[in-house]
Parts: sequence; structure tokens; C-alpha cells
Amino acid sequence: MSTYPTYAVTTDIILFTIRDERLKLLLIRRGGAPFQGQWALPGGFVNPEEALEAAALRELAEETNVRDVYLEQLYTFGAPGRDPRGRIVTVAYFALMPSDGMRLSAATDAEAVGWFALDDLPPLAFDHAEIVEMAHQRLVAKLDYSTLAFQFLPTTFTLSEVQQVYETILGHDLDKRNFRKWALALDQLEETGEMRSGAHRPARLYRLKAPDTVAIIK
Amino acid sequence: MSTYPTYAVTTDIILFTIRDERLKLLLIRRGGAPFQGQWALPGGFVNPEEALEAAALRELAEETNVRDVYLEQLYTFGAPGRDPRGRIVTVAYFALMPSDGMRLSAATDAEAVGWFALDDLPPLAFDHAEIVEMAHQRLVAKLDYSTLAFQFLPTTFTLSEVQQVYETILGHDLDKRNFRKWALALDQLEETGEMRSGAHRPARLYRLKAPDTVAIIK
DNA sequence: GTTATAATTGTATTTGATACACTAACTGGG
DNA sequence: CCCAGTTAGTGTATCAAATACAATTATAAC
Repeated sequence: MSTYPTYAVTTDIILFTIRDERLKLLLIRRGGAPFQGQWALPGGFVNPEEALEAAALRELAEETNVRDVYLEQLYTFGAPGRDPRGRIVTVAYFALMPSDGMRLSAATDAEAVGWFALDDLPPLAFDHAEIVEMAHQRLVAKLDYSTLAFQFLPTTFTLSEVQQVYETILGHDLDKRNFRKWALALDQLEETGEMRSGAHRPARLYRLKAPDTVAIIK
Repeated sequence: MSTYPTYAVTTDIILFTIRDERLKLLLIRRGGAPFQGQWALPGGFVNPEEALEAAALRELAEETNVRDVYLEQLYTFGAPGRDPRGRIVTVAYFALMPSDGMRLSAATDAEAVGWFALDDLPPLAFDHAEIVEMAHQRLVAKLDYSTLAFQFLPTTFTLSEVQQVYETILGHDLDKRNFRKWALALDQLEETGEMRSGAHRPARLYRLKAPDTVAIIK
């Protein structure tokens, strides 16, 4: 137990949102070597006194100016050779945020930041394509048995907006009456009493009973 | 990107099995500091050219002489201060094995190896109690939507044995007819044609159609 | 052969998932 | 002010899956 090897540890963040009725992913263009100029997941090295999750949030804020996201650990990637700089162990975090209220800004390591549709990604640095694939699978799987999808919505929302989120992620349409029946039967929503007025018939606004919690609904 | 901190990386393994109709967990008694003499999860440092999963399997074999288990990554624990020796990042793996055919032997770091009922654990070293708790939650959750539980069984088994596994993990009895109907409707089992003879009426033996695969059954 | 024990089997009921079409409320343009 | 366009909102009938529930069969031990 006297001596043991050490490795660099990073966090990478797969941040999803929904824009223009498409599922999108946040990428940064790498400013330095390796893979200079290529698109990659935001992330970076963990500081000595910093929790892993805190490192993920800090990197996301530094590189993209995004804060207040839903975050959960996805998987840890540590195969030898996955980074040309040497043995690097990466703890990947999976994040979701609503479409509104984000302010992006390139900073620090990143020359540029951008949202990409998941079915139209550029070539990615490192093994990031694999990481994104796993995150996508997790997202789709969790739609089924959790209230994860509500993390794509602002604090108040209409049922049609919820349905839109599900349809976008699943990639197909859902029956309106059945969807609403299901959503209300979850016992996770309450009416705000307010209405959203647009160009047409106003819609009731709802909110989550427990806004910051993702419930397992089985 | 010129310099960055490095940390020790370990894997810990939470190995479950079922013995004496109870869910049990494999622990080792620590031979060295810190927490000398306390019970802990098997695990250890990752070698420079070794994949994380390979490290978990190697540690398990070295410390307990257990091989050929079902293994999946559980979670990565990296809080500063979780190990008194310094910053150590641990990738925890969740493992299952059938009750038969195990040969335990203490070796290397471990003074002793033992199986403990999950509801009767000794005090554990480090943050291992937290890790075990998470592994247990994952196990129970996956019973519901996967064929994970079959990894507790040998290659051929009776339906009553399957039911026993479910009842043990869930902690309550299940209706025999409904359970069998459900199990066969999974379309994951096939009859071997053989029977298991015991003290009473012989039972049909079944096997998994895909023995080394855990299917998602939703 | 009698007893004890585990294996095996079916039906009726309840619950949840699905398929499906019309009316209501608003905005904007004429 | 009324008409056209568009989105919000609602109920029922059918099908599938989950549940509740008890008697018979095959073997070993005595």
C-alpha cells in the first residue's frame, strides 16, 4: 500500500436541451491540442479539493456560462489510450436544461460553443461520440420510468409543451387525449391557476409539485 | 493544459449472491491501514495499462478467488476526504454470482473474506456503507425491468428457484401461478428437457436462451 | 400404501393502455 | 363584427396485462 499509480481525472458534461423542436447537445470547439479545432464535450480537470459533481458544474459554467442545470452522473470512462495525453479517467455527467434562459459564451479553453441536433453531430474529439451515444440511451430510457423530461421545461408550462418534449425525444407523435390523461395521472403536476395566452385559445399552466426532483414513476 | 493534478484511482466491487435464502454481500477484512481489521469491499488500485473493468475483475480474483461474475459499473465516488490517505477516486462495480461453485480464499491485502447478509452488515471502512446502499437500490430497481436476477442462478434452474431469488431480494412472497406465467411470458427461458429430482416431485429444468445477457424487459 | 412435500395447472376480475373525433376559445384579417 | 385559422380541451369503448385464488400430481420416506 506504500505506492500506487495516479491519473488525471476529468469530468465531461453532456448537456441536452430542446430547441426548434429538436433535441440538441452543447459542444465546444477545442482551442488547444489535442484535437485542436474539433468539437468536443465541455469538461476539464478536477481540482484537488473539489467534488466530482462540483467540477462538472464549474467547467460547464466556465466554458459555456450555463448554470442551474439538472445533473446526474452517467458513467466513467477510463480505457488506456482514450486520450493521447496519457491515462485520463473521465467521469461523465448527463445534464438537462430548459430551452429558455440560457446565455452562452465561449471562454477559457473553448474557442466557440454551439448547440447541435443530436442526429446531425459533427465529428467529435476523443471517445466523445461513444459518451454521447450512452447519454442519449439513458435519456430515452429514463423518459419511460421517471419525470426527467420535465427538466427540459421552465417552471410553468402547458400540457402541450410537455407533450412536445416527449414527442421530440421519442421521435414520433403521441395521442393528445391519452398523453394528457397519463400526464395528469402521474400525480406530479398541479395547476398554477394562470393561463398562457398566445395567438389562439389560452392554455392552462401547470407546474411540478416538486420542481427540482426527478421522480421514478415506473 | 500544461499541467494538471493526478489522483489515485481504485475499483471497488459489490458482489452479491444468495445463500441460505438471504441476499448476501462479499466483504474482506482489511489487513493494512487505514481501517485495519475492519470489513470493507474488495477492490484496489488500477494498474497503468489496465481497463477499469479489468481492474475490478483482477482485484476480485486476487482477494477472493472469485471469477466469472456478472459485472456492471455502478457509480464513481470521488469526494475529497473519503479516504484518509489522500484524494482517491473509486469506480464502484456491481457484481452478481450464483450461490454454487464459488471458492473463496483470503489473499494479498485481505486477512479474511466473508459473506454477510445485507440486513446484518458489520461496520464498514471508508464510505463503503453508502456504496453498498446504492448497489442495493440498483439491484432492487433492476429486478423490475431486466433479467438481472437470473445471474444469481446456475446455468440450469427450476422455476421455483427463480421465484425464490425474486422473493429473497424483494423481501416478500409472490403468487406461484402468476410468477410462473410471468416468467414464461418473458420469452427468455427454454426447457432443457431434464428434470431436477429431489425429495419430492421432480421439477422441470430451464435455462436462459441468452445465458450471459441481461435483457431489458420493461 | 400412507404421509408429507413440492410441482404443476386455469379462470375470472381488475386495472392500465390504446384507439379514436368533436367542441371551445382565442387572434387576426377582412 | 364576423369569419377563418389554429390550438386547447374533453370521454368512451376496446384490448392487454396484472392480480386473486385452490385443486391435483409426482415423488421420497416411512
